[in-house]
Amino acid sequence: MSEAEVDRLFQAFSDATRRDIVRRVTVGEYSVSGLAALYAMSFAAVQKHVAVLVRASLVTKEKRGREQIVRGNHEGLDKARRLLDEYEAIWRQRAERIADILAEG
Amino acid sequence: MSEAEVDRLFQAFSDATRRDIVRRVTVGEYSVSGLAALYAMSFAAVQKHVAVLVRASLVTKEKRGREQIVRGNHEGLDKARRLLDEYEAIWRQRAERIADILAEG
DNA sequence: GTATTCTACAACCAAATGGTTGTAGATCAG
DNA sequence: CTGATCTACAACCATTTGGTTGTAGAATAC
Repeated sequence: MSEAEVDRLFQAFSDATRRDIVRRVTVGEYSVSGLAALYAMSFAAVQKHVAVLVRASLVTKEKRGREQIVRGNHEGLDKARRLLDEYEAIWRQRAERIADILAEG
Repeated sequence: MSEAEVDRLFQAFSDATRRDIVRRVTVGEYSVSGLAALYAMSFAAVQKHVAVLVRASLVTKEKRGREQIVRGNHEGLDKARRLLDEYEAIWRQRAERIADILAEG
């Protein structure tokens, strides 16, 4: 996973609206306009948030009739999960090591 | 943990230089100029990156003589760890549920 | 057919980002 | 005291971000 990919991932998560979109589309199916109806902002603004999530490989868009269905991207979400798990593990180790050092003194 | 805090956390992690700074200062001690020497950018630029990490509660700065020592902020890092762990858990659940749904069909 | 709905995309705007240089204050070394 | 070092901060710049409105094309409804 390249540094640029990681950049895009964290950047995509750095907005509450986008985090909410990810939560919703990993459970159910939403069209872009279906999502747009949920937030106090324009359709175009939501469209842009979805585009950011697509670029970060967290969601996919699939055309169905005149609608565009947004779904969680399993592969991307799993990559994200593994990345966060890795970070979590590294920091847990470090926290333990620091605790040990403090215990020595 | 407020949405704004989560925003700042992910935003802080969305830059490779900042992720590297966090890695380093959770292990050892670095002055701001010590960090600045590591990257192909100006001292002021690194100063700004450190400021972003301070705002996100991931590192602290402590004055020692004429230097400013940057260290990992245990509390902030632990909050981040727990947050990522939570996300990781949610997504693992969802991945399992999706797998079940696919298995049914 | 016409009207409506859903989407895409451009243009625009204000604010934030990520970088720069330059100036000035503190601290330390000699 | 003088000079070097470390830091802070302001000013500036280009680009990105997060939002807006408006226009136009495709698909559906009637």
